[in-house]
Formats: sequence, structure tokens, C-alpha cells
Amino acid sequence: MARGLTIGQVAERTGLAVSAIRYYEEEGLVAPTRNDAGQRRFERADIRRLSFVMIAQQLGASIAEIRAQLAALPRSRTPSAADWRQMAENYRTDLNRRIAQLEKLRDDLDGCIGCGCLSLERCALYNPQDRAAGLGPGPRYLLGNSSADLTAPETSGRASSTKGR
Amino acid sequence: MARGLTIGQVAERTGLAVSAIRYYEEEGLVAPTRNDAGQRRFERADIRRLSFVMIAQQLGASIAEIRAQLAALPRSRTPSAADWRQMAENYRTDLNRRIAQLEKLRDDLDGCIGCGCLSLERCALYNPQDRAAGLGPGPRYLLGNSSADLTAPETSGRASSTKGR
DNA sequence: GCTTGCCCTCAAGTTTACTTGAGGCGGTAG
DNA sequence: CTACCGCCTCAAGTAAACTTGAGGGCAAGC
Repeated sequence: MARGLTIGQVAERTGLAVSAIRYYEEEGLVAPTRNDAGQRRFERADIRRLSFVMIAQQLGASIAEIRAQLAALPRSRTPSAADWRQMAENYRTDLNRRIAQLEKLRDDLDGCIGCGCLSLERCALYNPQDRAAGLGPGPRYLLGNSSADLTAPETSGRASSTKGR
Repeated sequence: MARGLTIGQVAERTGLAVSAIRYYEEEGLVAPTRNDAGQRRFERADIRRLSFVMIAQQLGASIAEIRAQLAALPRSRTPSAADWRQMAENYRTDLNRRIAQLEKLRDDLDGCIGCGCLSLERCALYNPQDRAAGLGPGPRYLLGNSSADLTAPETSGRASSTKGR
């Protein structure tokens, strides 16, 4: 259990910039303690947390979403094996959904664009279930809102247009 | 054939905001013609282009990368079946790489984090080939730079730190 | 004739995710 | 004792990807 890692050590081990790690603390993704001099001290488990952050970001998750995911882990005690397993299971579901999405996209590309069918109205990629153009907003179904619902729907106001990603 | 679609019609069919489409034109992702009154007129093929843009974005591609991908299509004539097939094939490679990446991640999650192994130094997720910590920058290998190299490496200047995504 | 709707441009604002810079503390190596 | 290194805070800057707003044009409907 060591005396804790400095921010510089964590940066080196994760490949993150020191400033990024401080930012993540501000965003509540890690919560290091402080030593007498007020310097941050991290635990090993924090490296894992940060690795998870980096990976989740690669998959397109926003910081808010990642925070929600990480909320499943206890911040008071060091996460146990069971904690991580729970996390991993949640995450696995998301990953599987995403993989399935990509596979579908790949197959659609193969079958539709690949074959050169240019009749967009009934194209499998653009409009798989043959809902006539004008009914739905577009190829949205392909972009199924996987985990965008993690950050409270926000019932009020602006149902503008493209607020995805 | 047909007198072309207005920007509003394209917006409705793609689900994009009108402003976004104008922005994409500025960025060179579509190149509509203009009618006598100076209004944009789009072709059917542009809807396909824009659908592709949306999908590629979901996969994490930047506009510059998408522009590079789309460059494979002719902007002078309407893309032929062969053009799209070529595109799709390039794209398929990227997709497959990404899918493989996600699958690996999922399996690593199952096998490593899922099992609760807390020894980060030799964790498969964190450090699969058992290169001791301190050698590499972190879990970077998992984040393999798939298609980040589309936008000319830019040899000069700031090799700062975390400039991914 | 005037209002309404869709279109136009151009400048400025917004969000997310960070980085950079100024100004300062505390420990250790020469 | 002075340098230097790594750490600190806080404010401001940045890039990407759009949106919003001001000010204006053209055509159809009442």
C-alpha cells in the first residue's frame, strides 16, 4: 500500500497530461487525497479509474457519462473485485451494443452502398424498414442513442435538432 | 432529373440541422450548386454523403478525416456504384479494425477487470505484454491510432502530451 | 400591399475537454 | 544560500463542431 503516487507519477503511468488529471479531479472522476503540503496523492486504483476514463472516451462517452459509469464504484473505500466486476458487466452491455451497431453498419455498407444501389428511398442503410422518406428524421436509427440517457433527460426546453454525440 | 433539393428538404431527410449542413458545405463535405436566387440545390447523392458523414462521426472521425474519406468520391460527377463500393471497402477496413478493438477491450474487461485482479502492473488491460510500468506511456496500445494519420502527420512543433481524440 | 415562410450571409456565441500562463510554495542538490 | 524541480491555484486561452442572431431577399397567399 505505499505512500501514494504523485500526480506526475500517475501522469507518466497513464500517459495523461498532468493538467488533464487535475481537470478530471475537478470533474469528479478521481478524488485523490492531499499530503501535508497540499499535494495530491493517488492510489493505484486511481490509475485504473483513469485508464477506464481514457478507454471510455475512445468509445465516444462524454465526461458526464463516464462519471455516471464510475459512480457504480465506491469512492470511499478502494474498489473491490466485485465492484469492478459489476462495472465491467454494465460496461460490457454497452460495448456489446456498440459492437453490434458497428457490425450492422458494416454489413449494411457491404450490402447497400457496396452493391451500388442508388435508390436512396428504399436503401437499407438509409431506410432499412422501408419507412417512406419523410416519416423519420433520417438514418438516426443506425445511431441508436446507446448511453446518452445517463445524464438526466432534461425535460425542459429546446428540442432543437442535432444535439447528439 | 429533378430540380434538386432545398437545404430544408435535405435537413428533413437527414435529420441534420440546416445550420449544420451549411457548416459542412463550408468544410467541403458537400458542394451543392446554386439556383438563380443564390439558394443551395442538393442532389440525392448528397443525402448519402451526409448520411455517411453522420455515421462516420458516430465512430469518432473528425471532419478532416471524413473529408479525406469522402475525397475518394468524385465531386464533379455523381458518384457511381463503383465509387461507393471503393469507399465502402476502405471504410470497411476501418470498421473492422474498430470492431476488433472493441471486442478485445470487451474480452479484456471480462478477463481482467472482471476477474478482479488488482495487480495493475501485470494486468492484461493495463499492460498486456507485461512491459513493466514506466516503459510505455500507459494503456495507449489499446487506443491504437486507427485512422488518425489521415490528416498529414505535421512534422513540426509541439509533441506535447494528450492530443488524441 | 403586406405578411409569412424559406432561403441567404456574416459575425458572434456555445459546449466540451483540455492546455497555457502567471504567480507562488517547499524540498533537495551543489 | 541560491537553483531548480515538481507541485499548487486560478484565470484565461484554444480547437472542434456547431448554433444563434441580426439584417436582408424572393415568392406565394390573403
